[in-house]
Amino acid sequence: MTTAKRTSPDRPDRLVLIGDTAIRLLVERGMRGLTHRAVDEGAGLPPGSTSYYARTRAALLEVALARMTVLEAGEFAPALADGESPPALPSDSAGIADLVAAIVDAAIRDGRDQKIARYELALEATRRSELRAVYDEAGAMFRGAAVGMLAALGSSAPERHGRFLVAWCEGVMFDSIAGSGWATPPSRADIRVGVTEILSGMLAGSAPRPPGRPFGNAPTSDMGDSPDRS
Amino acid sequence: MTTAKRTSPDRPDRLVLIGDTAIRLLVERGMRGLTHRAVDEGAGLPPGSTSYYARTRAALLEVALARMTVLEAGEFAPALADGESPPALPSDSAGIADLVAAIVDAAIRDGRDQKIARYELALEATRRSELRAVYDEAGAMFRGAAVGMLAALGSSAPERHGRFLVAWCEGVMFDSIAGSGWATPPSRADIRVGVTEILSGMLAGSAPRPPGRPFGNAPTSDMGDSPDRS
DNA sequence: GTGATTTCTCTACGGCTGTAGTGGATGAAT
DNA sequence: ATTCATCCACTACAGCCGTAGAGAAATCAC
Repeated sequence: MTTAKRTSPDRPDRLVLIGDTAIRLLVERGMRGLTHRAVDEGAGLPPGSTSYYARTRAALLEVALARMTVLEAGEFAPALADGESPPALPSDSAGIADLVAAIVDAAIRDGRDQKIARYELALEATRRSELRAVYDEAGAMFRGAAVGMLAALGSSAPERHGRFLVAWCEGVMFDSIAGSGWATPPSRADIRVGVTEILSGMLAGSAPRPPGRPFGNAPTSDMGDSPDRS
Repeated sequence: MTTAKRTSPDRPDRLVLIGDTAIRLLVERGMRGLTHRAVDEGAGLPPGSTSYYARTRAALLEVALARMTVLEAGEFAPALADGESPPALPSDSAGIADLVAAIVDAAIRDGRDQKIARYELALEATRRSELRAVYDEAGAMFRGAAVGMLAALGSSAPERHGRFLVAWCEGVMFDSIAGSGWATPPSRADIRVGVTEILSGMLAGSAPRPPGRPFGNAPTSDMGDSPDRS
């Protein structure tokens, strides 16, 4: 409006602004509402800007997904350690339950918009292989952390257990955000109990706590046997 | 094309055809690909037909969702009983694990398209309250069955347990269909083990098998304490 | 200063979208 | 047989879409 200051002295990387606005539009209006012109308007940029920075629609989606990957990585860290070094994953059941409950609870309560945008892009990645690659990369990080924690707990099948624990979290989040459970999201305490129950079911029958073994991957190759779908 | 036969002697309810085509388009091209004209073309209907049966876009989405609810109800029954009366839910852990594994495995293997369309509509229901109502109704049925089974197993908190079991299933399905686990979906055997582990974790500490108690809801009111979000 | 080069703004265009209205064919009622 | 009501095929229209390109502005090299 008004004077349209040129040369933008404070320039927080136009692409970041475009990515943030694209994510917001994805949440508020869905895939049909994410258009070049809508991003221009929503971000207060001169008309045509988005069309310049992301010439095609596929490029625009990639900008949005890249931005979201950065955002998610940034909010994963603080939930993990309140001020310590990043790789401090807990290695006891109670600590893991606390961590997982904190992450899921935060996602349901404060991260609703982010999750909706993520689901929207996951669905789109079903049809666009360029997006699929970026999406899978982010997911692998998350799952890797879970597998590591399960292995530290002495799981007999950390790959499967880690994957299913993450799947449970995703299911709870989806149900509470976009599914039929949106009206009555579980409390953080409920989530914690749920995690504890899952872990106890997974670890029943294995050594409850292999004493002097802070970390490490079990050598058994569980899961990942079906290389591709028919 | 050709002669455009009028009066349609075989008329399998135009709305069914439109609904099926809408679902297919949702899967193949996403929300942006679902348009009145695309349905006409995809269903082989004369141009303008979809626009007549579903005057607005919202109406078109409702037709699609209604059709999908019917389809899901129809495929839920056969997985439940191969030829018996419908209300025969299993009431022992092994039977439940078999049933749940069968449903999830079928959804991942053969029901991929249906699930993608469902996710697409779930996201849209985030923004359209008319869809939300229909969507929630279908979800409540599913969850009710799970709660009933958990209660029959002697769960101390069937509401929470049923909900979390369904959430786990949804998570596994989403991950294997639209998430980062699409390339290596779990085998049916893996799923079965996962269900068994979850159930054992949930039932640990309660009477392992209350002998003569075929069914019934626990009187304790678990979950559902948070009436609405902020 | 002056010219070259990059960075961005603005506009144009063909195509597709949602939606409403018009008029013809169909079948029922009289 | 004629009239009427219903159902449906078709067309029109205004608006928005993705994308490309022309040209202004800013930056930089000298």
